[in-house]
Amino acid sequence: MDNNNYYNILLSVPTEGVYTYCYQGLIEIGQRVVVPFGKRTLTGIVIEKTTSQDFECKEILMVYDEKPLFSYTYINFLKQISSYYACPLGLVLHGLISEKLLNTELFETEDIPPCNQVNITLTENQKEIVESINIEKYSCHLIKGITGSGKTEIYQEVAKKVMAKGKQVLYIVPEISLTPQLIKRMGQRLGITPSVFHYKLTDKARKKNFIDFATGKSQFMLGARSALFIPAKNIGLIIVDEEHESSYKQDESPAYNLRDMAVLYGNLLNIPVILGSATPSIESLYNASINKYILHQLNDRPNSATLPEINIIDIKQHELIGSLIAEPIYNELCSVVKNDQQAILLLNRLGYATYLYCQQCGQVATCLNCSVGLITSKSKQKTFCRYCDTEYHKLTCSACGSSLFKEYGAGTEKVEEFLENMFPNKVIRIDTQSTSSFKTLDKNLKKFENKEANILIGTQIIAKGLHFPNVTFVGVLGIDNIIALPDFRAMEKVYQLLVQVAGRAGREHLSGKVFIQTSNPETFIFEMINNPDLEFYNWEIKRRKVTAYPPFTKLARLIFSYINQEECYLVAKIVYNNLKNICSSNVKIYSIKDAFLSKLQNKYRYEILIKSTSNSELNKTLIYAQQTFNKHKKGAMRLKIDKDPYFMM
DNA sequence: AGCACGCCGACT
DNA sequence: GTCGGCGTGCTC
Repeated sequence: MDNNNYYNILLSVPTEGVYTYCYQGLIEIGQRVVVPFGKRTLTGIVIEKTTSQDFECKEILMVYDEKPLFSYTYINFLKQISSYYACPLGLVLHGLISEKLLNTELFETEDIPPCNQVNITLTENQKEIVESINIEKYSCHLIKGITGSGKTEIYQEVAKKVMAKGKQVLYIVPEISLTPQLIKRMGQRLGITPSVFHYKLTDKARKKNFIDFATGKSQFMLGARSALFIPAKNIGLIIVDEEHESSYKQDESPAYNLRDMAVLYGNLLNIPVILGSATPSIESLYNASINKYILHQLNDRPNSATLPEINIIDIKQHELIGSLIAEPIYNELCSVVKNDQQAILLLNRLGYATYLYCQQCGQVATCLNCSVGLITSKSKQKTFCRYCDTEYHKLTCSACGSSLFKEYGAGTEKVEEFLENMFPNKVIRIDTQSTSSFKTLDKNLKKFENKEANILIGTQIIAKGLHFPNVTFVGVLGIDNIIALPDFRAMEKVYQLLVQVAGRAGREHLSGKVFIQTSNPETFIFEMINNPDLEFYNWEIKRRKVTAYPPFTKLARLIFSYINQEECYLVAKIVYNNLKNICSSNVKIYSIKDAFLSKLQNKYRYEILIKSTSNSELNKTLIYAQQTFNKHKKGAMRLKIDKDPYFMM
């Protein structure tokens, strides 16, 4: 007679992830256990009790915790992520909590030091919003307000109310804005030291903060998107700042959108969720319009500074100083430096030269591993691929064998060099090249904040949730690149970028100016910029409806990749034909095309776009695609399913 | 993800 | 001859 109990254990491995083990004693759902897995010993989560199997089960080695660490709600949350993103449950857990973090022992941690509290007073508008948020049950609030309009104070006030009830608060921001200054400010307003969570923490600190939030020792967690998946003890509020941010979309499976997962989790836990942004996403504004979210508007800046006017500069009408910067922008920079004020220049191009071509035959130099042009870095003395980072020391033309190349195009580094010549020691550059570590980013930000430089040049990284209180002028150089993107969200992205950037100018009693240089000044989007608020939304939502794009339809993308181009296409074709045969009438399968980067790190890539008005029909299609793929795939061939893709390229 | 197995190239 | 390269397959 078999007196074993059988349990399904979820492991943090990139497979289906659920395996059956046996144990003599009883274990509760949500408890962690240690099990043998092949030659390894792993920590897993008990997710179901089951019965004896028709194969020999291995035995659970030990029960890790006295009490369940993961709640039923949490396990349900994982299952819903798995089914929504058509991603195996093991791969879901693997993408959210690594084995290393999952096996964290819940040891006694040091006490969290208190923090001196700074009191804040709310405006009437803010008070009304705070009071309208019922902290006892689920509702999703979208707070729309420009930078400096007082969203943060609302978050803090609601957070205090929730913490006063003994519950925990999770505040999520984009990785880049998680600066020491933000952590400090937040602590002072709340009177407690926040726990933090982001990928740059050391393993030790990450484990400590995980334990503190999981055991309830920490009441307030300030984290990047991964913080949502810490199994908090008693969470009562989730805040997602900058909800429109593209960096909330995870690239690898599960390719989740943090904002959507926060709303889902809040719903499952029956607790309030607050989303905030100066430029909410079209999806969120739409959700507010159909009463899924509750919209709150903060219209004023509390201090007297006015919003800057945005000026469109037609580069055909002006001299380009240094072949880079339109004269009106250059003149503004001169006056900023002369008056010792501060300016930001935005250019979404990395490096020095942004493309190279052969002097003999005109062929553009491309990466041998990726279908993309090479760029150069002058400071690092290299020519390289921005996708695979391969360096090219002796570059020869693939067409004619010549080794003479001409450099074209301007990245942030070239603009920096030019400005540094014009205004010595007045310029700082911030981009992913200059900012390999958190420390250098912080150092450069501090330098600018301390007014050690007048001009900050950077990529979009500087437009994302960073705080520059003294800036009076913003110049945008590379907007034409974004407008030209083959992406149904291009206009939304341009609009958000411009409004965000305008919000960087003219804060704290100084009024500011924003100049945008473009060769397409008649583009419709520019007419929207100076009449903010709902006009753009109304225009864009109409367009989405007519063209049947989200939020009126659901999209998913299949990306096939493999080292052999023909075999990759062949399998994609098989999947495509199968989908065509089985899909229901409200699922549209677009034909196979080269992915935006048709070759990446020596792997050829094909994609199939799928569109549907029905989420469940779309998901059925995705599951079927995965099954068909598994049946026909060769070797290391990969299929990535990207539900609700953010970058359409 | 790991870890083993297995099938080819180049080394004492 | 065998050491080790990584392509392939499996883990209850």
